[in-house]
Amino acid sequence: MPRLSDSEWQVLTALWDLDGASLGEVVEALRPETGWSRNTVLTYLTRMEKKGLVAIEKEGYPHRYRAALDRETCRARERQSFLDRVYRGSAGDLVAAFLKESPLSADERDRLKALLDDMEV
Amino acid sequence: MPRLSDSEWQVLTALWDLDGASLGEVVEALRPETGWSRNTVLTYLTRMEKKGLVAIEKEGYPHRYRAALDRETCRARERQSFLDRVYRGSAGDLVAAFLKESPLSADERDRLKALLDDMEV
DNA sequence: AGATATCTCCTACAGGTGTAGTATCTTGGT
DNA sequence: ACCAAGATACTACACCTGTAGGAGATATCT
Repeated sequence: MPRLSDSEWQVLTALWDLDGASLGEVVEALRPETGWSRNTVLTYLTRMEKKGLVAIEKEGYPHRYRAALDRETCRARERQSFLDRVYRGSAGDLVAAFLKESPLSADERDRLKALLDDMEV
Repeated sequence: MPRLSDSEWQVLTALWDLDGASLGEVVEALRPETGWSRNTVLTYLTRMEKKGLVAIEKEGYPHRYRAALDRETCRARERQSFLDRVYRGSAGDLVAAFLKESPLSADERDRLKALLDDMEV
């Protein structure tokens, strides 16, 4: 499967936060970020269903829309693609770059250090 | 500017490794990965020039092709977009996810720990 | 039962992307 | 001076993406 576009991520993110929503609810959830018209949202949903990204429950009215893949699965795909494409597979370089430019709280730093220590073994 | 496509990354990566190459050299560099025809490569190069991604030096024959942006600039763009899109800006979560799934050498782990320690202050 | 608000379906259309083919130009070698 | 090999320019075309509009179906309220 090809990478997800920005728009597809926005749709999926809304669906993950909602789970099992009507069109109107999805439109509402997306409005602040995107301002998309109802029909635009519907177009995305139906196109994404064809791609296996969205599941539409067609019993009942209105239909219910949900993401067909969970967030972690999509994130994992995207991580892999990003790592290969941008860092040619070098996770160390990738992580170093994010660390250098991202201000982390002390808690987060401790969590990451703990992770690194666990890899020791 | 919109995100770079996979193909555009492949072209840029070849150009970064070559710097100032003829069409034939670019085609050769890309052949193992992509198998693209000469004309396909030329199409990418000229389209990418229009977008400001490739610089074509047209004095002399054959022309010389090079990336218009350096690798770190492109990586930074892509990191930002990835972080916002996939992790809604949470660098801590992002880094943790990469660490959990990537086997790192002891050297790399030390380097990252040193980075984290430097942030302490 | 009829109006109203939603919802769904079908259609559209411009611009981007993947992937070339053809025709022409330039140059290096004979 | 001419030809072959590589380079460049122009054109093509199908599919994807962003962004809807219009028409008809369905439920809700009175």
